[in-house]
Amino acid sequence: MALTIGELSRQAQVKVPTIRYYEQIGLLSEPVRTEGQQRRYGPEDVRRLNFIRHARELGFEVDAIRQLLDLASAPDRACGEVHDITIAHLDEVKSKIARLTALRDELEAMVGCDHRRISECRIIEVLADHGQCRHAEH
Amino acid sequence: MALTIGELSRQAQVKVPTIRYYEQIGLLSEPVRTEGQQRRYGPEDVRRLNFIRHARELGFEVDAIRQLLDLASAPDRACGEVHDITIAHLDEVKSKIARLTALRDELEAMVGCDHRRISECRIIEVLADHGQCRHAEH
DNA sequence: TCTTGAACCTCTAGTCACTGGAGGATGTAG
DNA sequence: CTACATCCTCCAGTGACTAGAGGTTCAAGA
Ligand SMILES: [Zn+2]
Ligand SMILES: [Zn+2]
Ligand SMILES: [Zn+2]
Ligand SMILES: [Zn+2]
Repeated sequence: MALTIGELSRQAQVKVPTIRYYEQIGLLSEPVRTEGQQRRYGPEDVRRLNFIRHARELGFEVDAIRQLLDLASAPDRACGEVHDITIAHLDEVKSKIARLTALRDELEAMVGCDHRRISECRIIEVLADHGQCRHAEH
Repeated sequence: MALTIGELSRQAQVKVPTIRYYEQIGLLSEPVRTEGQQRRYGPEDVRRLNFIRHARELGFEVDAIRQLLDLASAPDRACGEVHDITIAHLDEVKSKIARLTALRDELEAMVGCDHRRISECRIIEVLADHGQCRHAEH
């Protein structure tokens, strides 16, 4: 019933070196080993790694995931802290979107240059002088 | 008239170790030195470093900046390559925005949980099971 | 039982763009 | 001439992996 690291890798869609890395940073606990020191995993490890992978896909940092995993193992507690972590992450995502949107507008204004020589190129001009930017800050 | 690295740092708004790092990776050329091996800079270095800082603020990677600087020093060439680099970067920015927007929607749906115990928390549930996500891919 | 070979092991280093610190030398103002 | 801010080099750390070298283990087929 025990899975090798390769089987765990396929089931949880996480690369083998990444699994070993997660163990090293304490996100996964040390699994049992065969006599020849090979790792063997059980169904609980599959669940935990799936959780980690999904949280990473949703952009949570490893540190936040560590906290979420700790909280998830205390089913009777209130979920306030889980929400705090998620809302903090959501705020981060929102401000990244805001910054990138401003950036996109700036870049779109720049590519409005109508293809002359570099000495007249609007892109080079703007890069050399932030005063020509729409937004005061980036 | 020559500037110390600290004065250059203040004028171009780039930290001292970062200037030395840019020199190390060949983004800035090696400046003249005093007898005691301290760096001294001129106005051209200020302009170049300002260009670099601004391009970094606009999200260009160091490699792209290297190419832009090379191109900027050939004023009579057509600016097509400058546009290619900028448009590639703009496309990157756009797809980052798209990914983050999808992420934001997903997270906002998750925080819709009305604060119960962790065993019933929607956030934990979704993290444990991607099948509960709005979008098939992240 | 033996052999093959895929998959496993550890350890190290590389990615990107910096940032910080230790420990010592230099330059300038009073 | 002395104080001391600033400079120098070198090394290590950040986040989250990823890749490679060089060697070992395991399971299946002959
Ligand atoms: Zn142009
Ligand atoms: Zn600008
Ligand atoms: Zn909840
Ligand atoms: Zn999902």
